[in-house]
Amino acid sequence: MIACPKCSEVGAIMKAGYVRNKQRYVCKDCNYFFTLSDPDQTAPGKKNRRHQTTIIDIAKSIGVSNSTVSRALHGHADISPETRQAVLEMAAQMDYQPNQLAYNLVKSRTNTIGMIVPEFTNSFFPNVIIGAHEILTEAGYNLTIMQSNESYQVEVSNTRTMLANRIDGLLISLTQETNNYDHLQVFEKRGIPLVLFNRVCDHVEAPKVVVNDFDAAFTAVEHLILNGYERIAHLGGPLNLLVSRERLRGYRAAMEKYGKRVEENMVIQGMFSQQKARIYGKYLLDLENRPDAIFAVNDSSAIEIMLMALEKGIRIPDELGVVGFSDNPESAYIGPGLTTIRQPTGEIGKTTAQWILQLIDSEEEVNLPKQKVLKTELVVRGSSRRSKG
Amino acid sequence: MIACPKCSEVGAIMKAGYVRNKQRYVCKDCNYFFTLSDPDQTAPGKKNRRHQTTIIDIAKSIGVSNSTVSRALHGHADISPETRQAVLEMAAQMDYQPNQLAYNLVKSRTNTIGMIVPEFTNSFFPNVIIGAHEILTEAGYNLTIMQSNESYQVEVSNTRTMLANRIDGLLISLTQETNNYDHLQVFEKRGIPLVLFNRVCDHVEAPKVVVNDFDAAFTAVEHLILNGYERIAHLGGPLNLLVSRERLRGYRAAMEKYGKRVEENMVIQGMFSQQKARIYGKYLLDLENRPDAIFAVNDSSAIEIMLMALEKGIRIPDELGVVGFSDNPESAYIGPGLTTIRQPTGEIGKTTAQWILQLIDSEEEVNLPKQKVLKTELVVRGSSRRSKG
DNA sequence: AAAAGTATCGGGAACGTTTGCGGATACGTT
DNA sequence: AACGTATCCGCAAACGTTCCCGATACTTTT
Repeated sequence: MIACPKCSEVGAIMKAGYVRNKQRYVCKDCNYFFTLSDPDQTAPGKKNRRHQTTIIDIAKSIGVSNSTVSRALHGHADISPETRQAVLEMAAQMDYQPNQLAYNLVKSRTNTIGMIVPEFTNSFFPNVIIGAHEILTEAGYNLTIMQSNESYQVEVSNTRTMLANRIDGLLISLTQETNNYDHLQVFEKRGIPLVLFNRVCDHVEAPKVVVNDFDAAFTAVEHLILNGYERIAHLGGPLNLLVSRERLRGYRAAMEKYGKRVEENMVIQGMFSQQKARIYGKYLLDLENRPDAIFAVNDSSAIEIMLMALEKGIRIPDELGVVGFSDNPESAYIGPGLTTIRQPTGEIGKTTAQWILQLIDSEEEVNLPKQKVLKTELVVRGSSRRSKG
Repeated sequence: MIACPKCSEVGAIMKAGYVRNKQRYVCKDCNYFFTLSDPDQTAPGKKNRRHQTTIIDIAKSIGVSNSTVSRALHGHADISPETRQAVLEMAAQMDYQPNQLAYNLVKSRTNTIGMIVPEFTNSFFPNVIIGAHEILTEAGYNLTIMQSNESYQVEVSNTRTMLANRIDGLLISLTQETNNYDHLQVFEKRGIPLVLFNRVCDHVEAPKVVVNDFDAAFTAVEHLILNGYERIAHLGGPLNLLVSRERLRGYRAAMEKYGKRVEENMVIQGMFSQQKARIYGKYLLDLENRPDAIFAVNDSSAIEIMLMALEKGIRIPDELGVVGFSDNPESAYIGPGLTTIRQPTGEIGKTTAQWILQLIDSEEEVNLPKQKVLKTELVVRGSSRRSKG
């Protein structure tokens, strides 16, 4: 027979439906509803899960309160040297590791900066990461890196995750697909600092770290012109990205300055991908009146074109001049070396990181969103150095 | 006059010192000590800090309990369609973002995998990251990446941070300095899954993902021998790393098989750094009886040596054969292409990630620590293809 | 109509910290 | 005695979730 847990009555117990597939009873005497707990649940396994020592464990061990332990561990005042010593010793002995999750929850901060980059394959972003990483670790921050893989969808999903994980700030370089910026506006609304770098956009009120793309492109094209190239093609990036537009502007400005006609069928704006580079490269080289030089938006595209030209027996730099952008490691080694624009990758990372730290420290101060422009450098190698004439 | 907050007595109140610069009183009647709370503290500024909408806010807005909201948001049963709908709508309207920190705390899991790599500069680790990233995101996990910068101290610090942040599993490739493994044992003790890759070690009971370094080295050296090289030097990595030892073994085995004498002054074990490579390279090339081929532990060292040789006017591959390891991007493009060992970097990442997911799912099952060995491939290029004779 | 079953919801503990505020004691000074 | 000061420590409320137990109202069966 079943006894009522409340009035201990035995006779007046009746079934009263099910709850979560367990029989439910009611005692008609005291009108108390109840279910029977599984006896196999009361097995000796007290705490099945591996227990991590907590502040409370330490407190119990040496007979103080957990506030005291917390304060002792953090070197607060109001704790006697003896108590502090005892706490520290016990913590070491019990192999205490603080639970950052609990800390984060109560402090509403994570000491973590998020970083979203579109890709890892080129050397550019890894180098930016190294720079940012150095500054952030120095300041006691962690860096969580995600890659959007050049996909807008993934980028949005990444920002959501970052948001849910309550990062203290976000560093982001946009994908080539990104046209909508709602997912970034959220950070403004939430008051979470945000810094864009390299692949930036307008329409979002946040600091931006970029390089002087216009000048760089201008210099590159000017360099080609001064080396006697006339009909210079441009293989650019997607136009929704500011970098692409700036580089295009630089290209046009240089052409105009030196009175070169821009042949619009030799200006192509494409996606950043090896496959696309190959397609556009083939198109350019197969033109019946093909260009005598190409300024490409990045080194991998430039190299792709160089290889195709060499295959076709087109001599570089004599018959075709090539300039890339970014100075990838392989660019120095390919024969003839690829002339390119070196970007201060480490500096970009450092600057971005420093800026977000400032924003975090400046406690809601209304920092006018500004833009930092870092300087690039033209690295002249064989691919564009034509013996004059 | 001041009244006792406890007995409301007015006459028996006396001053009783200060606490935190505030006047303290005692009621002689009930012996109750107290201070007066500042009236200016009750200012209208309710919540100064920016408030993120929580589950509780939603609950209040539509008049249900937070348990209901939680269940509705997670698509649990026991919630009527109408309520669920109302909750979802209100959540969207209030722009609710779940607080992952609170979730993590209560669930004791973070859905985050940590990854510690020694460096970013070579293309190897970025590619491994790409592979691991793909698997992990697919499985709904985040990836937090840290770099130890080839420093043991930083590596230890990184593991501590990972531990404090309660990652669900760790993927790690050791630094070249790492000789002590206590910081990894902690993960075993805590029951946190751990997988080592590439730079692995013995002395730690965890799965390891490596490549067939011995075979690869053997094949590389054999290839040199078959191309007519006789006196082959080896520029290896630090011997505390298993990779270095395996590659050295492979080198020796190949030399022995073909009856070539290993000249011990031409076997150098150094650190992974460009500077060291330059020093050792100079040493090797300046030997009065210099080697006619070099098998290097990685491509950057190999390339460094190639450049030095070219400067000295040593012809490659005729006077000096060179084989590297890893197939960096630049290796395909340098002078005569660099013969090297291609590692399945993406596969390494994927395998490592898959394994840690298995460990997490397998709930404390005693998986015997095993080792997975992935296959490499010899990529023959110009630096070792000598016209026989 | 009583008994049994179903569907839907709420209360509240737990997760491990931090921290504001008050309590207790000890000792010195009027 | 009465009061002042300093030092050290504890209580308990957050932080935002999840989830175990129920509780309530209604429908269906006996």
